[in-house]
Amino acid sequence: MPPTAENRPVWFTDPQPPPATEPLSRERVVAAAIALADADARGEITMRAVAARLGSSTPMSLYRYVGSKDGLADLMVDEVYGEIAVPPGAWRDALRGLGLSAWEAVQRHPWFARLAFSRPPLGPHAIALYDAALAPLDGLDLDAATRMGCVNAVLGPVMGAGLAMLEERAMRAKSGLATEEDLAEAARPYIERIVADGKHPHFIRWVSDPGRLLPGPPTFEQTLEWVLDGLAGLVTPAAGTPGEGAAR
Amino acid sequence: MPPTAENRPVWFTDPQPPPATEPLSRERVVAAAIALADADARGEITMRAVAARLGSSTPMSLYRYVGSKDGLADLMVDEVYGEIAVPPGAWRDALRGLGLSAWEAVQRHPWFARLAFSRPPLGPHAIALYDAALAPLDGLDLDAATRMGCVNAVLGPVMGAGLAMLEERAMRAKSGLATEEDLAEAARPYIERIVADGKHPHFIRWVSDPGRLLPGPPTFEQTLEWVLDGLAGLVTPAAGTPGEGAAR
DNA sequence: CATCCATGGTGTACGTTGTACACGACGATA
DNA sequence: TATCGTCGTGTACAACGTACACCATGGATG
Repeated sequence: MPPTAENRPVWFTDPQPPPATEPLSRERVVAAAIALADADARGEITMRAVAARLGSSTPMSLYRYVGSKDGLADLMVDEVYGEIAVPPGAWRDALRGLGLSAWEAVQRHPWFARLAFSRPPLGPHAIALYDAALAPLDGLDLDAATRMGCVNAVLGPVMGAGLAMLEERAMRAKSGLATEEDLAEAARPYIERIVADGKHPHFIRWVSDPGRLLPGPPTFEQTLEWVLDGLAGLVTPAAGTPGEGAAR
Repeated sequence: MPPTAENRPVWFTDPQPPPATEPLSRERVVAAAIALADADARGEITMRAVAARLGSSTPMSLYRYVGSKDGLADLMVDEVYGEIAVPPGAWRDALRGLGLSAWEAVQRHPWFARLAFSRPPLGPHAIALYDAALAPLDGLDLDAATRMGCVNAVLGPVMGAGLAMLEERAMRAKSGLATEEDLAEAARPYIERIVADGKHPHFIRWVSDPGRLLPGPPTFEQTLEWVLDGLAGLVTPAAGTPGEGAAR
């Protein structure tokens, strides 16, 4: 006689929380969301997936700690801002270190490039980072807009390179193609039609070159150096006229 | 006696298509989607909204012309690629023109910066544009990866600036804040807490400056010029040693 | 000791999204 | 006149974010 709802003893009806999971917390929710976003090729998460990873049966558990999915994204972004550091030193070394540190963080968390560009950097770690990045510019006789412009000129290429990385990862995952050869094979029908078409000879010359997929130059580090060169012209406007701005 | 389903004459039961809309087409679908994305602060669209704009009562009408929402995005992106032009001339003038033309297109269609970074540029307009951008680099003794790197080095800042523009538009729309003063007012609670905290003096010095919201420098045009300066070092490696790569 | 209430996790449910599928209207063709 | 390809519609479903009511528990309070 199998146990029914009536005769079943409490050991069956009261199965007590299976693995006695440790309690939820804002930190655990954010950490789980970051881990999932890191693992996902497109860097996207789902409240249900985050809840499942934490052993919760319903996404509603999370809302006691984060308010909304957007709020969770704010917290994730600020967490990564906390992984970025500005080394001490003169402005050029400091900003180069900022760029390289941010680039490393973006390589660990490609989704950061997408999310950080979609919200104001007002979290505690973000503000601390901007404070550290503005510090070496403070004695240079630059107005406020220019100081912040210097920082953003360094972070801009970082985010751009991160978005490109995210795109490549997503495309690779969607098509299930691991090697460069597989990827080139998948794009072949498109390419061949263009080659057969005969127009666009310069594009054809590019796709026909087997070395076209090599990383660079210009690498990210080189672009960053160019930006720093340009900023040097702002910081010490010796060559041009002092008040010279951009065209527009 | 009001007309019922049985006795009602055909003038009631057969109300014929109200305004006799012109037939759908792939061009009309793409144009409607672009118009909606231009109007939306976040640059996002909905298949239902596109269908409604075309006078259709169901989103399924569109799927006879576009395959999927992602496919529609591909078409939208390629349409904007068609608005970008490369002027004739030497490589530096050509690439500067490319950057400025792309920047104008991104200002018209901020969503382009987000979508173009999320897919390979394989549409006909995109390929024609890349062909035109590669053309002035073809006689310069650069390998294929470097030639494409030059083009992307120009387009990168364009997309970065576009994403920043998109973010500002979205934030402004979400908070319903029109003027700079309103915006500053909304951010005040955050800011004041930080100021009261006392840490982050350089950040405080920045937020306390009324001129911090002025556009620049560095403006987009100035950043573009820096990139072109950097590219000039690649194209004619007279100053440094020829084989010099990036730091890393 | 009985009661209350704050805290934290659950279950159900709703509106919105993309889109699969079957159907109906209609002009061209056989 | 019968058939068929083209075009648009209506219904339906799964997945998403999240509002709301509910229950379990454990310490504070009478």
